[in-house]
Parts: sequence; C-alpha cells; structure tokens
Amino acid sequence: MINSSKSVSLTSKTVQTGFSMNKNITLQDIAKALNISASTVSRALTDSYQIGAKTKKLVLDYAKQHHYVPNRMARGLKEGKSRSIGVLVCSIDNNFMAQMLDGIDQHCSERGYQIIIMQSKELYEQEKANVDLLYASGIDGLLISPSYQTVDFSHLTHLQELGVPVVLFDRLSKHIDTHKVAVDNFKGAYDATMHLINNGYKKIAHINWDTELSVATKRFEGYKQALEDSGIKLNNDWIKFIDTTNAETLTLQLDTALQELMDFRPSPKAIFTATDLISTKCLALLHKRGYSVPKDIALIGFSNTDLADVLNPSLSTVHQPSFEIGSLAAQQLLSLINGKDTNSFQTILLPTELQIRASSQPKN
Amino acid sequence: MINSSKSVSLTSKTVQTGFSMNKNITLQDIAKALNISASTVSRALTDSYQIGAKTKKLVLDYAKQHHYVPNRMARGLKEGKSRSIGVLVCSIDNNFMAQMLDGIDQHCSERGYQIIIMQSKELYEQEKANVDLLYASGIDGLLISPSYQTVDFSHLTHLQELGVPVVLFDRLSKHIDTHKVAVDNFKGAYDATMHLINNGYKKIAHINWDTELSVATKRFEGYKQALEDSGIKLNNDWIKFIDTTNAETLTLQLDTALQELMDFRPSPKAIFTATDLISTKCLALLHKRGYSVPKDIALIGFSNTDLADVLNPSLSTVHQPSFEIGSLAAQQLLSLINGKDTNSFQTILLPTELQIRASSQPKN
DNA sequence: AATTATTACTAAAACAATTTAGTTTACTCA
DNA sequence: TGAGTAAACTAAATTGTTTTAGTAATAATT
Repeated sequence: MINSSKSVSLTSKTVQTGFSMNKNITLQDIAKALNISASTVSRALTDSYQIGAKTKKLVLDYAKQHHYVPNRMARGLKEGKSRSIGVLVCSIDNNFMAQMLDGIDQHCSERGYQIIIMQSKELYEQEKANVDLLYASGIDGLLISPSYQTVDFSHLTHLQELGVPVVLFDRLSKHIDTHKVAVDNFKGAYDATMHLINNGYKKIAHINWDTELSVATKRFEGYKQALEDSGIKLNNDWIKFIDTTNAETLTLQLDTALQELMDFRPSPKAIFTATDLISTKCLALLHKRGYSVPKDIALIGFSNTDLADVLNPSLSTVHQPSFEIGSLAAQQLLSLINGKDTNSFQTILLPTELQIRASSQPKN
Repeated sequence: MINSSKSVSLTSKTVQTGFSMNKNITLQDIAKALNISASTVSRALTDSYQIGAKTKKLVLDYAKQHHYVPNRMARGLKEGKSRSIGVLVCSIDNNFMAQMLDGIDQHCSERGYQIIIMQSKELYEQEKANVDLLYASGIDGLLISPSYQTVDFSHLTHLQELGVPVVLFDRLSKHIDTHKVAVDNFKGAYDATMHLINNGYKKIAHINWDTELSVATKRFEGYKQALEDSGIKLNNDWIKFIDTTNAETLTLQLDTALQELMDFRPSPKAIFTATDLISTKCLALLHKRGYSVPKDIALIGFSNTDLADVLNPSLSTVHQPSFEIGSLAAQQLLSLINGKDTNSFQTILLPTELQIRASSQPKN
C-alpha cells in the first residue's frame, strides 16, 4: 500500500565563514568608554534613584547604540536565579502535549522566563536523570508531567527541599504536596458515558490505559459512576486495560481487546475509550475489521486531535483545554517562584468539553 | 453539533511547605570540608593528572555523598559557553514540528546539550526579539526554522558574526550562508504529481501556501516540472495560493478556493496540496461540501499526520522524515559549535516518502 | 652534594554582573 | 561658619567555577 520513493540530493558550496568573534559588550566596556564606574552603569540600566538623569541617559544611549545585552550567566550567578524553568514531560511528540507546551511557553516567555524542555520517554530512570540535569542548570522551578512508571516521588520532594518549587500538570499524584493542574477526568469520563447512555446505549465497553496514574483511574471511576447512576450493572468482560507505551504493543493489544469485545456474548454496543491514542487507533482498527461506526458499535473517547472532524466517521471526543492546563500550571509555578502562596497548595481541575460528532450517534 | 458541558471543580488543601532552602554544595564547601584548595577540588573532579590518586578519591567520594553538582552559571560564565542551544520555530503546536523537535532533543540531550525552545508565531519582529533573548542567555548555537515573514536575515548573519553558529532546518533561505537541512521538496512534489498522472489524472489542481519560502516555491516547481515532463499544459486557473497564518483565514480562503476550482470549467479531477494543514483541511472541506474523494476529485498532499490512515477516505501523503531532519540539523550545529567544518557549508536535502492510500486512487 | 624533574598541591585572577558600604560634592539651615 | 543632609557617584566584595602561574616537597640524575 505504501510506495516509497527514495533519493538524496546533496549540494555543497565552499565558503569562508569569517566569524569575526565579536565579544559581547559588557558593563565594564560601557564604564570604561564613558569614564564612569561599572556599578554606576549597572544602576543606570536598572533605573536606580541613585543615578542622575544625565548620566542615566548617557549610559542608556550608549548601551542601546552598542546593543548591550546583560550576560545571563553572570547575572544568574550573582542572583542565584536563572529566570529559566524546567519542563519535564514524557514525550514532546504528541499533539496534546504540544498544545500544553504552547500554553506553558506563552505564559513564561511573556514574563521573561525561558523554558528548558526535557523528555522522560515514560522512563523513571530517565526522569530522575533529567531532574538532576535541570537542577544543575539552575532552574528556578519545575513543571512536570510524571512518567507512567513513576511511583516514588522522592526526586521531586528532594527538589522542593532544595528550594526549587515543583508544579504537577496533566498527570497528578497524591505522593507529592504541591500545586497541581489537570482536567476533571472523573467528570469528563462520567459525561462521555452518560452521553452514550442518553443516546440509548446500555451495553458500554471501556478501554483504558494499564497504569496507576490518576488520569486513567479517575476516568475509569467516572465510567463506573455513570453506569451506577443509571442503574446499569458493570460487566467486567467489557473492560480492557492495555499497555500504550509503544505504538506496536498498543496496536497489537488493542486489536486483541477489540476482537474479544466483539466476539463476547452479549457483545457491547458502544465503547468509551480513555486516551487519545486508544481512541483514534480504536476507530482505525474497527474500520479495518469492517465494523461500521456507530451502526455496529458506537465510540466516544478522550482525544485532542484537530482531525476529529475529518475522521471516518467523525469522532465524538472528550476534549481537554490543553493550552489552558499549560498556562495555568506555568502561572502556579511562577507564583511559587516569586514567593506567593507558599503555604497553601491547590489542585485545579479544569472542565473538559464534550464534543459530540457522528461516532456516538444513537442507532435509531 | 457540539454539545459543550462545562463545570469547574476546585479542591484545595492548606499545608505547610517547609522548604528547607538547602543551598547547593559548592567547590569551596568541599574544599573547606576536606581542608584543601578549591582548585584542587576542581581538578580532582575533572580527573586532572595534577592531582594524586588518594586526593582524587577523597574528593570524588565526598562530592558523590553530598550530591555535588557543578553550578552551570558559574561554569558558563567562566567558559563563555552554556552547553545550551537555542531552537527557534514558528510554532511548537504542530505535529510535524513536534517530531522535528523530538529529533533535535534526542541528538542534543545525548550529548549533554540542553535546548531552549522559542516560538516566533510566524512574526518577524518576534523572531528578532527571540534571537536577542537567546543570544543574551548565552546559547552556543542556534537552530532556526524562520518565520514566513522573514526576508531580511541580518539578525542571523549578525549572530554568526558574534561567533554563534546558526543552522537552518525545514525552511531554507539563500540569504544566509550556513548548514541547512530539509527535505527535497521539489522531488517530493514531483513524485506526488507524477503519481496522480500515472493514475490517469491529467487535470490536476495545485493549492499552495502564499509565501516566498522555498518550502512552498520548490513544491510548486516540482508540480510544474511533473506536468511539463508529461506533456500536460499548466492551467493557471487551477493553481491557488492561500494564507495559512491562522486557522480561520485558512479555512475561509481554502473553502473559497475549492469552490472556485470545482465550479471552473473544465474542472480539475485531482488536487495536489502543498502543506500539512492545507491537505487535511482540504479533505475536510471537500467532505463537507459533499464531494466524494477520490470519485469526484482525487487528493494527495504533503502531510505528516499519524491519522492519515484513519481519515475519510485515507489520505495519500508525501511524508517527510521529520525526526531525521531535526536530528541531522542538530548534528550539523554541534559540529559547527565544536569547531569542525567551519569553512564549508552544506545543504542536506533528505528524500520524502510517498505514502499512497485511498484518496489518490484511479477513478475506476 | 648540587642540580634538575616530577608530583601534588595552592593563591589569586578571571569571568560579568549586582550589591554593600562608603566617599565626595554641593546644598540647606541655624 | 559649621553641622547636617541629600544627591551622585565609586571601590571592592560577592557569586562558583576554571585556569594561570607558581610553590613546596620529594625523587632522580649528574
């Protein structure tokens, strides 16, 4: 089905680089040039009351003219702050994560903070190593969405003890006490399941991620609660937990799970899927197996893909305010860094949005 | 069609943080504790020949025991290097970009370099401001995919003059002389167009991005060349350039363009779309307008979405090796930073991969 | 025994900024 | 006139690391 056409074009030209190795202009350079002391220059640039108006103007003009830009290392060394924050996530290559990172970046860069992004690739050891690296690089704070392997949070509490505030986002844990930002996964799952029930479905399967992370467990609970509130008995044969670590495992396990579900009697008439990857992959596999959605089986799932509308059929989703999660988490962290609210930690759960499309329509 | 259910749950607990404000242990701390000089400690840690074996062991043990980690600011200040590189892109929230960033990150973090990602949001002024910020933060090098507004590259050549190497990726320009990494857009477009022709299509429209960037122009050229090589005359009424800066403008302009194409007589029987967003959005809009793909009109386009298989119909794409673009660009930059190849610049064009699915199948 | 090498260390400078603790100078007021 | 004070500046210390230049002490060579 896939026709691969390969070719390499390598063009190269040989040119003199001619780097002139212009060193940055420093405070002392300005001081020397204007025959004043470096401290005066420093104060002039920070608009200190101790400096006269003419001197200030002189310095400012010279600085602007010579494109002076303070050395971040020197300043960081002196102040013990770097004006940078670490962002540690499982993977950057993921639509939902990219949206959250966008929110983080926007909030931080507007406030003069730089972000250093690192990936744990869902590995606990990698996560620990990255925390060490980030600490060494002098971050003022850490935003983290822990790996799914992470059960021991001592690397993070230790960071807190070292004076580096930590904020959890997307994936929360009760094993660390700090600000936390995510969506209300329980309610999102409850709403999705309820929507299926309201559309006349009673035999509802559930496919979730095989992890202890609250993201997954809360969604499972929301599903169960919706069934219970509607007087529908839970059927454990309709509930599947699968390993989503890598794409192949996911596909294989999901395919098996779907087969088991469809072959089981009585078979479910709808599925609520708990993660982005499971939801879209599920649609693909059902399609491949020749099932018609929602005629043979209805589908709704957590997903933030922009392409939900274009899928076949268009996919009903529980949509998360990803950008807002990121920017709120960043806001919480910066307020910790700047010494506010340090004696009371919040857990903020944002509402999800039910986006109803074709895949969950009633059978009629 | 979209039923929005909103709710906010805010739970909060009040807890003592008890940050103990443990300062990092420094070289001097170790020196004082062991009654030796700081320089000895420094040398012991870097395994210098000038230090005796017992002293080395003493220092190393003490350092490990007390979790010594060198202060990156101090080291950076002294060495004039930060072991961090700047990555300046138009937007992080984009599947293709996230994949490239993944490649960059992997290559860099394996070699002890941190990446600082900033977004220009397609704004030239923002790009310039970010370059200044990155320079101020002491980056050792810059990876950049310029904004579509960027025609003046003096902010980048200036950076080179200051001794900071620059590498272009994905979006190239002839206005700066340096290493460049992207795909062979001409060949990718040529192959896609040729594929349509081989499938019996002769009336082939083209929708491209309204920019001077080589990404767009090369793809246009590839399209034209394929037509020419097949003896098909170019029809300018079938060629549309649209503004993709924001989602709404894109949708609006694309919708108009499609209407014009389909209403024109003779009407095209296939479309080759030049960017990810245009390709997927095009499919969505054709679907919405009730056209059947490929029956009414065939479609193939540049796109790196993982969901191409699940789309309705599955979308034939020109796929780019995004991860490889990123990691190769990073490799080129690090080699510049480490003083290799500074007098000969390369442009590396990776091959694209034609992924043929349902949307470009022959009519019968 | 005197000279040279080698080993194993140290003091102090350098990096670029901020900050502490003053020092001038000019001016006010009794 | 002389004390007091505000304004406008500066020298030097500080931050943590690396590096230069140099010092002892021991070992090897003549």
